[in-house]
Amino acid sequence: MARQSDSKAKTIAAAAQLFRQQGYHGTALHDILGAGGSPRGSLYFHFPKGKEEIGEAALGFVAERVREGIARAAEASDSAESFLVRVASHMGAELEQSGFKEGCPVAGVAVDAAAQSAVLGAAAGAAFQLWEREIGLGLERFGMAAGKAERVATMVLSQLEGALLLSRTYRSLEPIHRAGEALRLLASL
Amino acid sequence: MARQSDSKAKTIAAAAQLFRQQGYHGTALHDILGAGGSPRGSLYFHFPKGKEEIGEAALGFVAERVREGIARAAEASDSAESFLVRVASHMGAELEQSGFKEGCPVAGVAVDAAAQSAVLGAAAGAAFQLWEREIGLGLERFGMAAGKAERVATMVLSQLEGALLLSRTYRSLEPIHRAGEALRLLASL
Amino acid sequence: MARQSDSKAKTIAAAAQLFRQQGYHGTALHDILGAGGSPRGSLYFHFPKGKEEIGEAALGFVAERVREGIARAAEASDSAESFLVRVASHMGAELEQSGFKEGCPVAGVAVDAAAQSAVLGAAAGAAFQLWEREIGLGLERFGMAAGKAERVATMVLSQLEGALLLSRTYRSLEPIHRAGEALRLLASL
Amino acid sequence: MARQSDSKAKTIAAAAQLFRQQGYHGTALHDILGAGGSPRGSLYFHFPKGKEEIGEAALGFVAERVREGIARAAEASDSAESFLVRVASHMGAELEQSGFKEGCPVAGVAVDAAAQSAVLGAAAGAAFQLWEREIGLGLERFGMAAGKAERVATMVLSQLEGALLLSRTYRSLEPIHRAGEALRLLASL
DNA sequence: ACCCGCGGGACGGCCCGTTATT
DNA sequence: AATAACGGGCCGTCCCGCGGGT
Repeated sequence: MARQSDSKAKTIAAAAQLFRQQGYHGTALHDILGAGGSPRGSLYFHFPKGKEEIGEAALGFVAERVREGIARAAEASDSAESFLVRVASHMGAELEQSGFKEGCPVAGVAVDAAAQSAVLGAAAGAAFQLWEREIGLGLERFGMAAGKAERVATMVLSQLEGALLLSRTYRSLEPIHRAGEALRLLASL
Repeated sequence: MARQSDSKAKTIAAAAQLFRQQGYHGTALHDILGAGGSPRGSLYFHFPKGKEEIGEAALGFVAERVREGIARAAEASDSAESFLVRVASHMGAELEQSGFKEGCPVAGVAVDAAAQSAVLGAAAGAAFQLWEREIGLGLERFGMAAGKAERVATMVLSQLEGALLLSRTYRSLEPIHRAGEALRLLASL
Repeated sequence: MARQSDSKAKTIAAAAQLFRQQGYHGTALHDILGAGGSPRGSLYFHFPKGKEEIGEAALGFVAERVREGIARAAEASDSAESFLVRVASHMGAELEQSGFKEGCPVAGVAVDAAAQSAVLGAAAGAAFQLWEREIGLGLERFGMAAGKAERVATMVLSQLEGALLLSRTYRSLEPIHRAGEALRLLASL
Repeated sequence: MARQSDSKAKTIAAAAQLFRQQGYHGTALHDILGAGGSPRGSLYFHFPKGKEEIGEAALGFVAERVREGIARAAEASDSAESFLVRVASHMGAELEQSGFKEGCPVAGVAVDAAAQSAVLGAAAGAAFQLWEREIGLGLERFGMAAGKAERVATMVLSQLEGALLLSRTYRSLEPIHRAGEALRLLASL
């Protein structure tokens, strides 16, 4: 039992990291297995539907991890502004630490496979919506009206995703820094 | 051979469209060739370096096409606000027309391959910078100071890229519409 | 799928025969698989390093087979002369039976690939040395001093390899017959 | 006129060298063109029958070059023994100079393609026979009877070809040195 | 009359995502 | 839960003509 979930969890974590670096199609099952330490044949025991199911699980895994990060940032902040900036700088730090290789873990699957696979598309959408909701909650926490918070949350997430993409491509934190400025504006709406 | 550029240009255009829908690794050369009407071996003549060179060419192609679109939007507008909104709604229209399949043509390869291939990474970065510059130019045209325009342009592009990603994933224009709101804010900075 | 070695051994044998007829580069993996009755993908399982590994295995396989043939010839003979002639005529018979298509199974890859691939070169060299040693052992068996036997064995193998090449090219056993004469001389050294 | 034959001759010489190093099938037309400095399309002007015709021409070219070498060696020698040893050591020197890459230029084609292509097989056979004849002539020059010289010439060529193959594979001149010993024996027959 | 840029099908080998068997 | 085996398909590039230049 413990062994089982350990191996499965490791595989999911490895997949998430690789999808984030190389996209969904750019990542071979072989690499995931190698990174996760699992033997080759046992994969279809844990994930009977194959790669797509791994992708779905990886999406769910990172979705929750990031959601927690957003929630923690909200708790640790004392204003909408500092909340959003904290989220942005956390993303920037992760990106920089990975040598500008690891962008948004959901984008790597969404861009590659969302248009082809219904289940992957749904999972990616669910992840983004989970984050939107958590951002909206954070905004409400600092006094923003619920309806407005929902709309602003979308803008915030868009800004963050775009800045992450630009920063990764440029291999520079500048877009994320500038996104902080935009976020402050959005927070004061 | 008068029809030199015909086949090559068709291949590049087909590649650009497919990368945009399925990402770089999700697109097989076979599909590009099929869509472009070219046989397999001609490719080696036009693009001796293979798929990577096609990717580079496709990136250059769309970079310029989008840049022109931005420039035209600036010319057709009478304020920074209407300029940016026009760009956003143009993107939204394209996305909707394609059945929410075609997102940003650069993101499709940036996410997949920017971290792996130096030349693809550079080409993607060049495309984004080209657009940033053109947006900045448009902003200056309506009175924004150069230094500020440059910074705001980055935020604008981030917002657009993120909104495009979200809209495509959700299969809904809502994020792009909300991005319009954010853009108005940025324009009035 | 318990029948582990069946398919692999068949593939190796088929490869050895084809390399011998068409050389290393002249033989497509497709042909080897076809001749061995194996499906495409199993190959990557049995030979993770690809064609080179098949070549290596094929070389090892024929090296041992031929070595056994030499040893048997020595046992069946009562003089150095009859030993060497027996080896030569065995080679000639094989060549003739195949319609002058199958020469030395090692030469086919040594000529093609020894200069390019270190592992293939080493395997080919090992095969030749194995045969030299076995020939030398046979010579010692009939009274030749060890040191001389070693030197003469090299000459014998050279003579045999060269005669095989000539006979195959001419499509005539004549060179091998004449080699028999040279071998008798060498045996009486 | 002068331009024409120059380009063609260069191509043939380049092909001969490459076939010698990598075999017939291991050598791509692309490499030959590159080494010969010829443009791609002009190849089928000079060699309408394609690669096979290049192979044939290359075989004819080296056949004559080597024949001349043998004839010169005969002229420069004062005994059958020194003649044969001179030929062997010349071969050894060439092999060593090339870093043990360039073996017999005919063997590279004969092993690969002689069994498949009638014209290549014939050309390879013709080359070997030309050499045999020249060796026989040399032997007669030093007093050997014509009938015997013909038979011994075959043994000599076999010994040389085999030794060359072994030396190249081992990356050591030893087999060629030992062949010299065998050749002395043959000369004194 | 000679030359060659350009384009074209066809495999080449590699390896991918997956399924039987135990 | 894991070994052994499987087709399929990807990317590279190979060997080759067509038709315009010089």
